[in-house]
Amino acid sequence: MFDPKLILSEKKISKTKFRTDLLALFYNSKKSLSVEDILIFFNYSVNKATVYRSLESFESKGLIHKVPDNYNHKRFSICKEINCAVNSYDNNHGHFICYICDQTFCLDDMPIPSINSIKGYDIHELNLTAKGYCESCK
Amino acid sequence: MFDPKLILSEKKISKTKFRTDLLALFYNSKKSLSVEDILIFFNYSVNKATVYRSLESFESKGLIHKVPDNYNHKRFSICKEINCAVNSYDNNHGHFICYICDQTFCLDDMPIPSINSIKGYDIHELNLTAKGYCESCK
DNA sequence: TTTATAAATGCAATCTAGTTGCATTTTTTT
DNA sequence: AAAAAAATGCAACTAGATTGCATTTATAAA
Repeated sequence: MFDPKLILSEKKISKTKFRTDLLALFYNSKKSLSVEDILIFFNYSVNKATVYRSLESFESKGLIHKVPDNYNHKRFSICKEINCAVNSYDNNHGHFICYICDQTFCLDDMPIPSINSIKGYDIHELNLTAKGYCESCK
Repeated sequence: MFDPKLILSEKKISKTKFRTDLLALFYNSKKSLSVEDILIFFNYSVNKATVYRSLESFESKGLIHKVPDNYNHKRFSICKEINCAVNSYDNNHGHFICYICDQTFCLDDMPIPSINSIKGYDIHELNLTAKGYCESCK
């Protein structure tokens, strides 16, 4: 199992109640989380600035990674790998966005083609986003 | 060659001076365009609300399509195909974003894998975004 | 061409996601 | 236990994007 406090320690992030609970929420969620999702989960008992700063901290330490979103809003998922690439939009795996519920899911085993260059562009990252109907919505 | 006025007629979009010029700008641009790009091109002689509404109109008629953007801002490219999928984020081809100049380019011939479903997800669209260094910046 | 109908525009107000400064509180380090 | 560092709450602010409405321009009908 995972231990949020241990992980925060390893990443040198202060173990406040909120950050511990937030990391646990990410670990227990099968879906990605938006700032609004998080505020709702905590019943707006935490300030949105705190949420943004916590997410920024988690992301910069490789605990979570940004995922694409239908509304161009910030949205994150827990990193399954040891370390997510810092500041990369998504991380070596595909993402799936549902037409109906707008949730973003990580496709950890989505095959990403390996292409180094095309038409003179020097490719360093390759991200794949699928859209359609998720299991609950189809 | 292309005729902006003819295309606007076919799509039943009013042929105002601005919309005609805007469509021509899209056809002549190798890069995608943000609202700011457009305002700068027209020297801020057009209102931003007009720009947003024109883009919305062009997009809904399949003339342009949204492309991914490093800053999560609205950004569009001309559709090379007859019709873009209405309201789809991007359209059956890959996109390339440059680390340096932040421009988004369409990769019309980027091979997109054909996958219909994975892990129970019903996939209807598959979009690919590459990042790295473009020809001018590398 | 003239009229009437519909669509596009400009402007200002508004919305909202996200950011920042600062005082206070909490956590970590010594 | 004290000092230093990091996190939090609050309010103000920023900027991209949207909306209402009066006016102008374009399209369709007579």
